[in-house]
Amino acid sequence: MNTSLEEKLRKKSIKPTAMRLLVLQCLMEQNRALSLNELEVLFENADKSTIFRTLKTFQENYLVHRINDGSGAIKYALCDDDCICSLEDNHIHFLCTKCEKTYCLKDTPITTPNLPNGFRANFANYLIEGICSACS
Amino acid sequence: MNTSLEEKLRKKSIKPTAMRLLVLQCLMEQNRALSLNELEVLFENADKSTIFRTLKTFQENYLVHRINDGSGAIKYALCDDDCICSLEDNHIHFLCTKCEKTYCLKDTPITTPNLPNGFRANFANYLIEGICSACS
DNA sequence: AGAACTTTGCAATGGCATTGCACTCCTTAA
DNA sequence: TTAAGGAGTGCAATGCCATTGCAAAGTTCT
Repeated sequence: MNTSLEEKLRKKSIKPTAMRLLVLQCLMEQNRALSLNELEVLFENADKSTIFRTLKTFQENYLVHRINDGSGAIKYALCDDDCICSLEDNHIHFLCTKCEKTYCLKDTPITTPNLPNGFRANFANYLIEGICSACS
Repeated sequence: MNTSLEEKLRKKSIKPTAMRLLVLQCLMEQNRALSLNELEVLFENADKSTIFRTLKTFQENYLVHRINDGSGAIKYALCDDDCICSLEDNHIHFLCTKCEKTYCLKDTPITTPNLPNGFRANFANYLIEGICSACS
């Protein structure tokens, strides 16, 4: 049906199934990071493990990245088109402590600091907690 | 016995008990962030919940801060003396993906970026994963 | 249509944080 | 000195979330 969604999956070598298209569409519409539980609620008739495996597939193919925002549940957000989830692709995430929503701040790049001698960085997760624009 | 440890607790209004002194001593010696499980192993004869509550007490009195390093287990590290765990006290944490140890990089301050309009920061957690100096 | 593979649903399982309850220990007031 | 009350501890659950084994359903290919 929605050719652009299918195309997005195919570009990442993911076979488009009904479930996958729905999850992808949902992630695009929400434009923020969603937890497995949030998706489970949105798709009441789908099983948790199916959604979990869908997200796992997405992640393995660099379609989404996992975000640990300390809320207890891992959240998932869409990657940029050419993302390979390397250090350069890492960006700041913002967790609103009021509405519990997590946003990717892709326009706010992470400045990687100088590390002490002998320390090498492979991955960065910069989380900021506070109040989002909708809640303030 | 160890007056300086007791003093450290009293300064933070924590009544020094045997368990608390042991946990504090351990955190000072290790000089890194420890998980509940790691402490449990070190103090085999102490109960998990006791250590948990010890750490909770420490945290409530700004003696330790909790670190979510994405390893699945929360880790605990000593605060600086005058820490009140505010945004200014936040610092970078480094998780070595080889030895799984987490370090506070207190000498590497977090530069808080400009946030989009309407976003206000209260807390920052900047985690870097990579290889530590001991493992590289 | 049938074989092989993929995806999905259901029902565990496991790890970790957290808590209720009872027991012990310590302090305090009579 | 002793009784009472509070704080600290240990044990045994509980709950939440991620993850997985297995079988059923769907898909693809011949």
